[in-house]
Amino acid sequence: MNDMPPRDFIRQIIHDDLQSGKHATIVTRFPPEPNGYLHVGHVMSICLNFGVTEETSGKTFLRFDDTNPGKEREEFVRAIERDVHWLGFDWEDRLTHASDYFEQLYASAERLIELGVAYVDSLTADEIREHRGTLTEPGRNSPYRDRSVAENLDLFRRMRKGDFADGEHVLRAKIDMASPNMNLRDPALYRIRHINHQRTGSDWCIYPMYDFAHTMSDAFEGITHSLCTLEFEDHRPLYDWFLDQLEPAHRPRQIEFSRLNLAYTITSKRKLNALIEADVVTGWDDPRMPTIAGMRRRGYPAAAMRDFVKRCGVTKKDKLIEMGVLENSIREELGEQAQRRMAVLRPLKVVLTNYPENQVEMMSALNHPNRPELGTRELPFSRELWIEQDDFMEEAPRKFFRLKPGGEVRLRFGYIIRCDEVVKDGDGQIIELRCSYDPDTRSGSGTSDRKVKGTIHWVSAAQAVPAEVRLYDRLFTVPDPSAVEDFMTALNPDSLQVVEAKLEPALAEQPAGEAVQFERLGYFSVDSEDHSIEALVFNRIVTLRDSWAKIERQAMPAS
RNA sequence: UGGGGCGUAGCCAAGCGGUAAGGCAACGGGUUUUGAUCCCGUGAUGCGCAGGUUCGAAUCCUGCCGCCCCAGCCA
Repeated sequence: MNDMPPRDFIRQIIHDDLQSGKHATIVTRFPPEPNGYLHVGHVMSICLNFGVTEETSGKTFLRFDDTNPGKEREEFVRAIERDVHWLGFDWEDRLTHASDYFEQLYASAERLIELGVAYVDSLTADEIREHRGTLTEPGRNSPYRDRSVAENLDLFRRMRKGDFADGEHVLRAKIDMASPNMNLRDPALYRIRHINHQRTGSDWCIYPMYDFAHTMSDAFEGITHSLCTLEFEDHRPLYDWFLDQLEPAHRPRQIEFSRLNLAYTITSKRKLNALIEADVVTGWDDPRMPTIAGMRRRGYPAAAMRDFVKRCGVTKKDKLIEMGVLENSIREELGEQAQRRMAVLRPLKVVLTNYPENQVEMMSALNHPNRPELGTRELPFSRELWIEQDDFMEEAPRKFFRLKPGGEVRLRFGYIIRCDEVVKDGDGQIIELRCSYDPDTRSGSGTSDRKVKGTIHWVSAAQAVPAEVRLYDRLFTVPDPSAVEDFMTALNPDSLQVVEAKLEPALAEQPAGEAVQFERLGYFSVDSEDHSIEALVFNRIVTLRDSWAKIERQAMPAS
């Protein structure tokens, strides 16, 4: 199989179970409820469940936990399927729904009644809550707890037939109202809901609760290891109780791990939805959203997401991962894969006074500095160019080795130029730089070995292609927005900046879904929704590491 | 003040009685026509705290402290 030592405690358990012969093949499942979009936290679960079977030639089910009609929608199941596929995993023919098992689940429930360990309770929801007790006080038995098997069976069958209204009765497990574990104080198994289900229509008016449906679905599918997050840890005794009572052919084992929390983000579906409702973002796939759909639209590579969760590890400790880890995974992947192009985000006009008017030279530019096999492209060079406003400083510090009055800088893949004159408008704003170029310094010509400290990017003005470029930043200003009273107050007002950029011509044909590096700026990709040949729209995936920004920050500790 | 978990560097994380891996970040230095990439180097006499067992403890025992989860007919 594989000789690599297990990476985490779950793989350790699986390895041991394979070694001991307890299981010949591993079977896991990823069981989302289709009531929202998948987010970073789910990426961890998906990679774990599918990863573990990929490594051991096992099988993984994609099972929709659709036991609560009304909250679940078809839109979400399609989005979830797309997200799991995009991440690079395949469930083949193992796409299931908890609703596929409604009939078997019902039969199991009757069995529980026959065994005398389940009963129909006729208390109201409020009364049940009152009877449950508190964390420190035991609960009290329901007056309906000792109904006979026959009466329970009759009532339950009539519940199914639709003889009762919502909330009139509920099927409960008969365990222990005094258990210190609240989950064992006669948990509800079935509730009446006269509502159509997205898949079973009006076939049912009673629906199973999570604990029951999930445990038995695992058993029906022959799941060997049921991996879930920490908050279900004290549901495990209940999970095992169902298995003990019903003794299914397969006995799955539930193992819990801690969820992955990303700093400066929230993953609560309720809060994510609130952001959409408040128009803070444009939807579930807004590039600032921590949803898989949002990250995909932003341009994050699936390979980077997988690498990211791998670096985070699988443990039982609560974690809040720094953004830097995610960004590192993205940069590492894109640094290797993305071709390089030039684009100017905040243009400043440069006129080369000694360059012939109307002349256009084609400069050869490497598509990837470390991968010559990716070839070159031609860049038009002319008398009027755009450079980045940030690459010029009228009063520059010693360490600033870009363009300054009287200073020289290399234009990447072009010539070395010198700034001779700064042109300003009536308000003192710099509107143009008049420079001269050194004809002996053409890139690659070898006619000059002159060196200058700085190299900046540029785009020839006449051939420049205009584009809208969306610059994203973190959505929140605090590391753990979920800990803030009103998370809306922690929003970053500058999470999106839109600029009108000037691109080199080749960028007009940038294929969708393929990230590109704008040299010296970062990684970008075409927006899957708003981009068109007529109106180019790019999203910034992530900036490049910027040690100059760090130097500036240290120089002026304020702001 | 019931029950269940978790505490190793700023953030993650190995470690499974034999003397603290690795990654990210940070900080120094080198290469560089991207202040990118790449390459070198730097961090715990210390593993939540206090005792104990042992020749030897992050690993075993006891006690304490801190943080997270649980009182849906949600998942």
